[in-house]
Amino acid sequence: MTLDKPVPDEQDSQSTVTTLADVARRAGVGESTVSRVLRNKGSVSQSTREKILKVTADLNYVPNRIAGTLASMTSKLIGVVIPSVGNTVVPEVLAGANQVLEDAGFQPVIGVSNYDPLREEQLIESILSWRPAGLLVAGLEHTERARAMMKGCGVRVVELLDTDGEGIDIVVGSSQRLAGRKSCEHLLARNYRRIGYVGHDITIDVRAGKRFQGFRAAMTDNGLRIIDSELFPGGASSVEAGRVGLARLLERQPNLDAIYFSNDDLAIGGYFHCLEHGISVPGQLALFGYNGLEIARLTPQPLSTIRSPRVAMGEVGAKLLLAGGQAQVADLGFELIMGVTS
Amino acid sequence: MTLDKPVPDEQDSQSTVTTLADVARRAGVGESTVSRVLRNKGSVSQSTREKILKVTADLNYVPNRIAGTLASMTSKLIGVVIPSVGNTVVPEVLAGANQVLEDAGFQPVIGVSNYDPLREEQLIESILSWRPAGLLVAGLEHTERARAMMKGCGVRVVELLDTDGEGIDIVVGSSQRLAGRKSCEHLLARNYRRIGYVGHDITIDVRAGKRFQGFRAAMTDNGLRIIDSELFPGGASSVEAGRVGLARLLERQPNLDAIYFSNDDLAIGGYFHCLEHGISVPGQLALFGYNGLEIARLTPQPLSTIRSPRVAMGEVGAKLLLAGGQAQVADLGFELIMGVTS
DNA sequence: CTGAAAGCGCTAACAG
DNA sequence: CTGTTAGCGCTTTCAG
Repeated sequence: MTLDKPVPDEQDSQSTVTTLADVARRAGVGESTVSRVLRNKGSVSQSTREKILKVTADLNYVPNRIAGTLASMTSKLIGVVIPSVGNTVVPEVLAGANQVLEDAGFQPVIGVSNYDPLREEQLIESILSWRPAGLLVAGLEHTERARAMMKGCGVRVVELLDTDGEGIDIVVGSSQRLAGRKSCEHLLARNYRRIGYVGHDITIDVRAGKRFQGFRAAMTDNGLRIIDSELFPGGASSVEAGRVGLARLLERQPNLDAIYFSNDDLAIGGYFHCLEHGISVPGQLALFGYNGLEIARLTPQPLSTIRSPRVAMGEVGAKLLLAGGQAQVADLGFELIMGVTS
Repeated sequence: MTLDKPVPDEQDSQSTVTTLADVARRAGVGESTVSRVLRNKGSVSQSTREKILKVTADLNYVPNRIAGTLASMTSKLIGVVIPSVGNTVVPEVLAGANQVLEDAGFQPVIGVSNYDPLREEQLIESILSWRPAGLLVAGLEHTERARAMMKGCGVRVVELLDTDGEGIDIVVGSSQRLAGRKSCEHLLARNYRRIGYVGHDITIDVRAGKRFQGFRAAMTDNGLRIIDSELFPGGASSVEAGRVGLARLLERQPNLDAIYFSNDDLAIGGYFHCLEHGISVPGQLALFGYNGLEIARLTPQPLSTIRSPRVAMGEVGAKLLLAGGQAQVADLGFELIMGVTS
């Protein structure tokens, strides 16, 4: 429990941490009684309970849950594997999940994969070794071994954010492809035809890739196709990618009438480009994003976008995880937000 | 280790998870030998090593670190207590810390306090019960009991983000008060005199409060004072708070020539208000924020703000935590970014 | 180089 | 209502 490196001695020379046995001895009772009191399980006389509580406080005793977990074979740890933390959407999902987990006395152990499937696989193994009561992971795409481990680990697994694909156990999210399709249909219904795409690296952000797929499929269904697109390397979405990406795209294709962005960060970057260069939105150029970020509805012209219930995804995911019901897919849908940019 | 609720039986009827003993038996060796191989400690003949590795893979064995931790008395868990995840700055600090921790084989156990000191106290106790190898917490303000627990827990504690105050062990951050002061001096040097403040709830976001203190102190030193201020309830900063807050403030005080915002989110909201209402920036009204967010330098007019090295804070904090050196304060400073909004 | 045995701190029957 | 006794699955001496 201590660091490998030496820790400067605390003032109280007693180097060993107090244990349940210490409390029991000091209170003149058996260990199991202390355990009962501390976990509010089984019945204990009021007097001994108080005595024990007093000693616990006096000794500043903090139970060792590592030992408790091992002995009881039930963990209060939940593994969480996410692709990134910088991203705005992940923290929101996390916040939703965390709220539910904490209320139920669970603590998340998190791992960040940086959108790297192999890293994710290692993280899953590593986290599984803590024998968590459940696992929350982002997305449906994992290495073969990662899937095998999650299937065989004996605890519930929730895959979040996306519903397009084969799930392992519980899936909570919304269809990315459908979101892309609806975005396209919205633009087409408004008579935009010369449409371009500005995105970040789609081979890395699989969900953005699926949205783009859905978007293109809808184009094809209408006998159209994306005029041109500009992809920005790097898994992290960014305002700058949208801004620079749009500039580059317009240089090649000055006659576009609408742009589909891989998400709101990019779209806002594109919007800033338009503001700065006097491109009138949506008259000259329409813009459409994805996520429904707060900031996207507060720009001088609210952005047209699609909002997914991110916090709810986290909450529902965590609830289903703890509920222990059937394997299932919970499609939480999304909402098309009619801004004024398209 | 399993969920309290029943888990649907896995296909492989074997309900008990494989243990080190299983591996040992199957490989025809002693448990300690398996342990040695799996941890690369002590010497084992090449042949038995390979045999053991094979069995481990065949059985899909995942070591139980709960047991390992208990037996070895050394943990690979690091406790992390943060006030929020929605906030842009916390995830960046977290990312920096996480990188260092993962590289060293540590896993973060996180708790989110929602800016509530009592919640923080509970979380610290709860996390300490996992006997982490160290603790990373945000800020220097904690309840008395929380401080006592952190002092007496026997592991290194790092307090992040802020250096204005009494630390427990290691402190990594930058002076919030100085940041506020420098912001003020910058505005004064540019001859702004009729200055207003738009912020969120400062009693909750202590660091924003300290910046405001520093700002006001600099005003006072120059024989000036804030003309008026607009405070928005709620601990979470938001673009909307800045936008609405500025609108309200200007209604009361139409003659202000500069606004100091509690952070960039608010400042961007204020900037959007100006854009929409044709208020020329900085001619009519100058704006100044805090954080140095990416988006703040990509708006049509880059925002004047102060950037703190958030990722570096996380990295340095984690490194110092693992290094096991002296208690110390690492002031990582900040950088004033001259945008064009003031 | 390898195995046996003794715990780590706590929980969970089982007796009283 | 309360104490005693076995472990949980692993690491760690300590002998061989």
